[in-house]
Amino acid sequence: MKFDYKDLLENCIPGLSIDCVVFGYKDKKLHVLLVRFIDSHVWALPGGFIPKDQDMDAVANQVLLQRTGLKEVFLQQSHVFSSLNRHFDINPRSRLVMDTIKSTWMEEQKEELEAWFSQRFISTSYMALVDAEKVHPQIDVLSDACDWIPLDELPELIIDHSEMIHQAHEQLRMKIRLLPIGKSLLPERFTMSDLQSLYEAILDQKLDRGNFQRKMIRLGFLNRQEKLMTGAQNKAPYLYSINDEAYNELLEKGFGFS
Amino acid sequence: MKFDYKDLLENCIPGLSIDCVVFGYKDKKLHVLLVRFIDSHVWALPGGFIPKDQDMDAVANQVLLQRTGLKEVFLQQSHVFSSLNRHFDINPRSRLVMDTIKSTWMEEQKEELEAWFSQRFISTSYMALVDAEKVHPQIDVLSDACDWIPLDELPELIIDHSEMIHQAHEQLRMKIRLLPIGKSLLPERFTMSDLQSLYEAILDQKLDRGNFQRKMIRLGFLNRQEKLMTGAQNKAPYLYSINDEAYNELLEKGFGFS
DNA sequence: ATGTAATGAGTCACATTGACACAATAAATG
DNA sequence: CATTTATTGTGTCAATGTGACTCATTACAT
Repeated sequence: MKFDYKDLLENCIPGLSIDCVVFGYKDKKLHVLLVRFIDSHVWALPGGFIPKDQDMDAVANQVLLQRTGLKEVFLQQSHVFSSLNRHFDINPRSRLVMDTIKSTWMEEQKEELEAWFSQRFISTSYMALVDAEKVHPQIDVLSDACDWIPLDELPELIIDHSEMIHQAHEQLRMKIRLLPIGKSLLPERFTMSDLQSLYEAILDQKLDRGNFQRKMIRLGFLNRQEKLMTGAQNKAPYLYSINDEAYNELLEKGFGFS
Repeated sequence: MKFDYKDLLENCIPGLSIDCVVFGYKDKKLHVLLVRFIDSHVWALPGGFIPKDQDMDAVANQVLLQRTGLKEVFLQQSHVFSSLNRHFDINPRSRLVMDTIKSTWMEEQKEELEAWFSQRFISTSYMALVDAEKVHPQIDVLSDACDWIPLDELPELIIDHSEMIHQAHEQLRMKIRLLPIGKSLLPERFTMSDLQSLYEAILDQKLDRGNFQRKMIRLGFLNRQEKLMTGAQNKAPYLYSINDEAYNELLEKGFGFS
């Protein structure tokens, strides 16, 4: 199928893009939202180009909205990737993707688009934390899949996208030691072991159950709710929700987690 | 005076720049390296444009080398600023700077340069930490001053450069709580109260002398050297230097400072 | 009624922290 | 040379936080 790339050619800044590392928490594991290009079946981070009349945060928010349907989530800039080999001609995998994209070009825009896509792309990665349950991943015209992939089962990705993911994960790991980042990754109400599993998934280390509980309770940003009856043959855990006021206060002053 | 902007027009990416927030430590205060434009006398961060054949880290390193003479210092990406009003026509101050720049244009490049400079610039800020004693600030053709300015005496800066500084300072404050960042800001040998004053300058809070000393010693990255005889009427303090091996180990695993 | 599995809470030794106190010492003073 | 002054190195102590445990509780299965 052919598309009209008029908007891209006229209104977007050439050589610049953003990519979103969207973290979600599912099945006791950290996941990343990835898209798969049609035909080539190569996986990549969801991304976008920068219209001349938008700032990059707005673009990132829009990409996130398109792919997840979510607004107003934790989303922040992570890192700019500008290495000289950031272009589609770098290896067979990205050339495959390029072929896919080329197949959608109309004859009369071919030359311009060729110029547009052949240069190095400087891309800013964004890190987002979302509640995986609330997301219904959306494909688009260039992708035939958009799915949550566990961090430890990442496929080969295009260009430096796996580096982007690792960098964002590292950043998340640093941040969670000073701030209770967890909020945006969890549903409204969750159990203490949900919270602990999340921390373990992010930090990639086991934590002591009792001590974790004590520490989180003492930080004072949790409201204890009713118990959760799962039907399992064990004591029912309490559900907790986040006391936004206390949570935001902690966000401001930090606390130190180790 | 007129300059040939051929290199800029042909080899640099339009609409992209970097700016360096160079922190130095002097007279018990954190300082930032600023440049002052000729004629307009408006202050700004030292910055540069991105040649098509260089990545941004290389450019930042080069700007730092030009302005300070230093290589291989602590230098890392801080944040991308892409707001829609990042152009020279935003206020009287930046228009003044633009006039200065325009006065150096040759007639035959005027049109092209006009296009180049009239668009929004997306700029990535870099944070550098250097030993202020080792730096001999360098002016260039567009600047008639390049000086260390204390963080609490910043002049009005161009566009959003003061926001860049505050953002980098905040980032530094977070980092120093997990990592012994101090190294690159201090000379080879320093006293404990030098180190403490540096931390106090960065964190903007008083720390207890005895506890600070104990904590730093226990972290184990300091080598105690001979005493420093200042000639002052007090007990001579020991000099310390950094044990690079232990220091780098700490950098990798972090430690938590509060 | 009894067993099972996971949870909430408690204990205890130990390390770290914050707020002090106090002795040591390089130079100035008389 | 004894004394004073300013600053430094080290020590103490109570309060708090941490890691590694134990133990009673409880929702459900048998």
